[in-house]
Amino acid sequence: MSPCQTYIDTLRSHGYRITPQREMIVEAIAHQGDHINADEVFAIIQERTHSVNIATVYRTLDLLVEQGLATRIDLGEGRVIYATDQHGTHIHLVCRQCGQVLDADPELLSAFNRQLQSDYRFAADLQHISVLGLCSDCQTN
Amino acid sequence: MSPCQTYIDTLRSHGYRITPQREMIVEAIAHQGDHINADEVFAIIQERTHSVNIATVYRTLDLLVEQGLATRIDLGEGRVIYATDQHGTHIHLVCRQCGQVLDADPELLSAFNRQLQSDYRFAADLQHISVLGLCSDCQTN
DNA sequence: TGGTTTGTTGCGACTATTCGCAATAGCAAC
DNA sequence: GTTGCTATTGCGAATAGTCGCAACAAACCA
Repeated sequence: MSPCQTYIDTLRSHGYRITPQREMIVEAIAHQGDHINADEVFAIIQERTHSVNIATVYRTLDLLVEQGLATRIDLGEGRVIYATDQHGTHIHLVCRQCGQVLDADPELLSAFNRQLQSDYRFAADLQHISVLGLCSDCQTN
Repeated sequence: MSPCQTYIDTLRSHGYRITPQREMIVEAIAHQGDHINADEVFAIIQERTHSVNIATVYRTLDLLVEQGLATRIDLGEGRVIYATDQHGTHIHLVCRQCGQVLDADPELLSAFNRQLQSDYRFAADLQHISVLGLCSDCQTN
């Protein structure tokens, strides 16, 4: 079964209605192997039809995140991207200079995560974490 | 010397012109011990005069950050706050449910920071970090 | 297949923030 | 104190994203 179909079925089984708009949005985000932002999803769909509103794209992406089928990653500086749950968890290192996004091993934060829970009783959602800084290229320049 | 005056002098010595608008914005952010957002700065100034534009507030806050006199903290979900450099560094734990912001010891991330530099050659700017999750109250509810 | 319910959509309005541009006003030199 | 240069401002327009609401259409039932 294609991943799209799994998402659609999950939505349906949770009582959500399956509309052509939702199908196209799910398809766009699932076929995109990597991260994607709302505008890119909208652009992909526009190639096929103009009958989907940008507000619907935002609403559907929110729904997918809410249902745990996708992740919203806030890169800071107003940049927000989405990825399906197929896309493994990792830390996003965002270069403040060139905008490049590096992926780092999420294991690096497991000790930090445990301490937040024990010292502050805070359950950190580290799927959503992104770290601003300078990449190696921009450090040398 | 008051902290405001230090900021003003630093700006002047870097060749920036000192306008009444800038003085009022610096005063607002410096007298506010804690974090503050652009709207709150604007509101404080509006109590005194209506002759400062919100665009100027944003521009001046950006300038202060650029000059290293203040920090912009992106809490995610569109929430951005500012603090002067007097406000010590710490990690911001943002509750996804109730919106509360807890401050955590920045030391918790020093090992992580070293590893980012050695493994990925990435110079993380941990002054800007904020972590989304659930506070203890919202976990029990 | 047709009717009913109500979740979803598109639209237009609204938010916060940014941007271009002409007018204004710091500040240095005289 | 005047003058001139140009950084800074206010304004209005543009941007991305959100929201309320009336119209529409999935999904279920007969």
